[in-house]
Amino acid sequence: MSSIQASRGTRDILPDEVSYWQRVETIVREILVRAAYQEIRTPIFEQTALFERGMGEATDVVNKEMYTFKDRGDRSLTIRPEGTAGVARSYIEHNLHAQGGVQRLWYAGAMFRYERPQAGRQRQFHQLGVEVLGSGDVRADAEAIALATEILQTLGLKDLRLDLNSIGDANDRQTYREALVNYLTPFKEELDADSQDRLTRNPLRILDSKDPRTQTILDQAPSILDYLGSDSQRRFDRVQQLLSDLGIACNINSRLVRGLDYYTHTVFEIQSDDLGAQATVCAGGRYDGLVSELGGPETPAIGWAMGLERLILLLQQIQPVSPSKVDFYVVSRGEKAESQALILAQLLRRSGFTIELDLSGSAFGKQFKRADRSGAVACLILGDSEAETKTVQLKWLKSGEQTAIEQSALLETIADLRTKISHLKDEN
RNA sequence: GCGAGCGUAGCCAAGUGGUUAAGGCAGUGGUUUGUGGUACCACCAUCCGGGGGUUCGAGUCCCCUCGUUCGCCCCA
Repeated sequence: MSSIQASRGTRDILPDEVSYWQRVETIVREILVRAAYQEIRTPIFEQTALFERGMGEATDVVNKEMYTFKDRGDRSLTIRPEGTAGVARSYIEHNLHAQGGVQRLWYAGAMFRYERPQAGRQRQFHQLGVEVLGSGDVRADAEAIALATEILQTLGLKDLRLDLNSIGDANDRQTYREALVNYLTPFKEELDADSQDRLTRNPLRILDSKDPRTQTILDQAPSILDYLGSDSQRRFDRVQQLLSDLGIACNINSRLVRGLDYYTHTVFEIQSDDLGAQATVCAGGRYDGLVSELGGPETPAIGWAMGLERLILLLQQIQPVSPSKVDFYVVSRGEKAESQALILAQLLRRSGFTIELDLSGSAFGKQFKRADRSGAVACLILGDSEAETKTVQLKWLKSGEQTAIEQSALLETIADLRTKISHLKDEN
């Protein structure tokens, strides 16, 4: 094949699939608006330093997955690999903190990571995220998590697991880190190769190793939850209590750690068993240190991101596509009739009907075939004789029943039939 | 970045060295040039992701490459 194809790890979302995306977008917008979240749109590319500082220079995303390039002014830019850093940057740059109170923001858009494509993982993918900036209240944690579960539940997704953990503050993590390293060092030779390497580099990440032998060793390892300071512990207890009050079931997973450096205290992940290896649909947590790290004021914050491709993968497993239906399919033949049909179509569209005008110019028989396939409820037919008498034939496709209507009276006659149309539409 | 599998028309798919590349769905045309959904008929891959090689002969074997799938790493 010599023609150009979509780049590796990117793909087209064709009309059949777009209806899923639209459904998600509609539901998301409704739920977030009701919770007083405001949409924010930040640039697709940012200065490379933003992501390096925000996500942590030691993370894999920063080290090997970013699309980084120099522009003509020799600036190092990076196409965003995630959304939080850009939102935090914007929050600082526009002094949104000076507006007082809590900023509840959401975004949705394409993110880019140079990774090996796999089911549920692409180089260009889409995330929906929320960021609550300026509140350290545990209710912010609970509210954010509740919104995520609300969205997933409203979309009809079942069998999702919410894992919750606290990774404490920096001090808690430091003491825990030492304890973990002390415990693991004697077992060093028995750990998988990656974990051995992480023992010095990033020991906390050993906790979510998938290697069974490493997991066995970890069974007896100290738990981060035993190393939380009293403040951290109180926070964690409160979050659990609030979630329980909201009727949200969660599973405490003391081995849950997140990949990006900015997380503190609450971390969580929502997973599905129906996605293969890339099981995480939504993940997030508190990041009280990020805004100050990026040069802003001390700002407590919590947020999460959802992978929309993964979400839609799940949606497709439970629901068939609902093709958008046409109210009237307009069939016409003959120069005069065809131009009248065009005018009538526009007239009807203005009063809110969905109209598909047949443009093929082929025989009536062919046009009716297409009318069927369009899923239209009824046909409007204009031929030479209709053009002469300024009438139009209205034919209900299911019953075959057909009547003639004056073109001038079409709008009011059809308006009366609105309920019949919506009824027939629902039937299919 | 590492390991393994796969790649035949818009979609699904047979084919396992012998040459005209099954079949189904979809599509197009017709039976029916002013009336569809059913039925019947016809058409619809000079070509098997791309390139190179082995062979008298390759979709079928080998190599490279691209893409994809599953897993690792990582992550949403």
